[in-house]
Amino acid sequence: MVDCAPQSEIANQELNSTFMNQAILSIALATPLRRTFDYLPPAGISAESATRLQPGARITVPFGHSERLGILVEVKTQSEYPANKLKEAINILDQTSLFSHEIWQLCLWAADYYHYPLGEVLFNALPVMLRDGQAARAKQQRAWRLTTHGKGLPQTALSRSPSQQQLFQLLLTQDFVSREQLKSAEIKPTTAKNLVTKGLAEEFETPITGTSKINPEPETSLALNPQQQAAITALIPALGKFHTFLLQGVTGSGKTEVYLQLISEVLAQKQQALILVPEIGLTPQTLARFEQRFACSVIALHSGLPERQRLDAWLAARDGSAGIIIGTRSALFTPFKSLGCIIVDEEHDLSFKQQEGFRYSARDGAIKRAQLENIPVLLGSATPSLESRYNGLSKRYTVLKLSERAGVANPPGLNILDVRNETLTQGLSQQALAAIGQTLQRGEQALVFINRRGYAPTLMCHSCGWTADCNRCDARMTLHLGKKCLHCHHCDQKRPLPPNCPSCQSKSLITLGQGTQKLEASLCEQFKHFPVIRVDSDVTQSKSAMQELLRPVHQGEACLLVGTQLLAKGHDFPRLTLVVIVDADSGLYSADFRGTERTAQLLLQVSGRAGRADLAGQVVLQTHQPDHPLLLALREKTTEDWYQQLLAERKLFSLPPYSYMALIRADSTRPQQGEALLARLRDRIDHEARTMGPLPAPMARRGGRFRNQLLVQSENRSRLHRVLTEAEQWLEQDKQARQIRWSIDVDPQDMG
DNA sequence: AGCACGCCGACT
DNA sequence: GTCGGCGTGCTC
Repeated sequence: MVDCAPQSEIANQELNSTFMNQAILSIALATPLRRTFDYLPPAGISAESATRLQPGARITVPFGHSERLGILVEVKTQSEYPANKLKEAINILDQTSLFSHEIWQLCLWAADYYHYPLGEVLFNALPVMLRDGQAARAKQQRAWRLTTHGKGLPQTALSRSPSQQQLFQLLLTQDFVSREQLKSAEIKPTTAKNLVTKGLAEEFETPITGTSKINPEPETSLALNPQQQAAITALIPALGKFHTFLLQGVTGSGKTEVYLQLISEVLAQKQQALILVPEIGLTPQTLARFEQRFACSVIALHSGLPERQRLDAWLAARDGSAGIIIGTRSALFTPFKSLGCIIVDEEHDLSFKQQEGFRYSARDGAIKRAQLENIPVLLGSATPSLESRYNGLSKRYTVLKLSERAGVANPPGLNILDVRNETLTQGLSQQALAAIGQTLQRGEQALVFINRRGYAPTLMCHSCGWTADCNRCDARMTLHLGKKCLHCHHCDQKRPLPPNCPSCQSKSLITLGQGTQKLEASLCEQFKHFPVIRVDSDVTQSKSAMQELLRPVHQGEACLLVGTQLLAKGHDFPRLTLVVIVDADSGLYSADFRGTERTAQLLLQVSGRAGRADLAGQVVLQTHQPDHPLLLALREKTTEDWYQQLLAERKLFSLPPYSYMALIRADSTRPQQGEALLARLRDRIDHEARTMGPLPAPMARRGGRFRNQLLVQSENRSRLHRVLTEAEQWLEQDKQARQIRWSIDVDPQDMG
């Protein structure tokens, strides 16, 4: 090395000179192309000042035939791309990065781990308004202030125009007058304009100051039971360093109180808290509970929020004025001035995994973010995922258990009804109907849970056996009586109800099975004197509809709820004492290896709705499989053992969490195209990792497209990762693949 | 993904 | 004779 010193000096000088003369901007764009694009600095920006541009700033660039918004990833001195083909960037939108160091790292990790284009990931992390090129600042309002000339005027000036003088006086007492203030002082805008014309005042834009309501009288903490106290004792010392905790607490055991007291400590240390909740778990009650407790700004982030408010929340978290952010999946990417802890409530919930496009898990992302921020993360659930249980067993996570139900002495009693050979009335047995009747007579509430919306899942011809099938999916169309149509729940296609059989013209069309609508109709009939409230996504479409609908339930009057899993989460119904599960069978056998785990979670969550406060609850579960191991475990209260058994099975078959999986999906309008592509891909990679397929997806045709998938599996995560990188590169360059829609799903949760 | 270019059917 | 169908190819 010593001998070469002179040469390397020359090389260094050359490098330096190029460094001084050239700056290449490496820019990520929201495109499926998995690479960044190189640009020259915009005209008028020297190479030297370009080197001071911050990665994470937005820059507009010419791309193809149009202008696009990109994010600066790196300032380089050299480009792989031919220098004469490089274009100049257009406009630099941000002087500073829109990403904190930690979120930038989180995005890099996610793009890598989920094999998704970096540009798409970065744009995904931003509020839509910033993706659209708007300024990262609070909403501006028009206002007026005095010019120096105006300030020099004596107080008594303008006496000839009373209105102008009124405004002038006002401007002398405060820095500026906003349009709103002008209105409330009943001064006409023309008056302000006249002052401007006279050169006394000027118009300008100023941010609307945050008016987020802060609770002046926060409630005090509740007393903790010994288990809650033990959880808090473990959590508080962990603040300020990375660690994952799993809070496993049965419904009603007071998980929320643990969250609240942890957050209280975080706020006391002048830090902020992030709470992630499932998509439909964020109820106004949950939010209210946080607002009542803390004297800081609590901001909710959910899908129904206007974009302006999302940006405001983003800004408030970033500048530290928001103490607590409660949000769904995408809130993971909210920047914080000083984040103290992350809580993931109902961590097992499927909605934390995005099922489209950028298929990330917000729960796993939260753990990664906590590691990057060097703070603790708390996963909470009554029914933790097997992955989290496994991490608890292997001591990667610290498990905190809450097994006592606060207030209520007894958990709900479970009555497993063997309905084989029973006469069912619209799917309900005599015993179930009797239990509902008794509950209502006592002035209490009952919930009938059925996992099918609509009137009936099948329309059939009694004469020839024709069924109403969707012509774009491998599925039956569901009959909706209200809208008088057939509706496919998989591709959203709607068709009018045929007056007679399209095949044999017979008039005897009959319905098979039942959905929420049919059940609602039949229950209305049988329990005439009580309100029957149906809750499914058909009636919840309008935003506030759910709250409006549930009002009688919260008021505590005797009523009957009929609904889908929409009702399983988040709600607290104090006078609900009976839960009837119409059909537990469909979930007991499933093509997906996670089927029984999911069913167990659902059954436990739904059952958890029964009996809170001072009323004992009861669960009636109808089944044709009374001896199924899961149902036996639920009855014998040995679900923990059953989970252990499930884990043992996963180990035996080398399934997650004992191995790592990815699903490569391909769908096309022609039947064999996707399959052929995946077969070629398999032949390239199957010597490096175990593959299965290509197989048709559980619903092979959906929305007129043929869906195929290739399962890639390995006990070694980095090997799986390497194989996926190879697959990704191959798919990107392959000519056939460009005509086919393909995607990579790392850690798939739903094999459909 | 967009977006343009490019070569074959039913219309003013 | 055109308007427009979506196949193919490219984007620093």
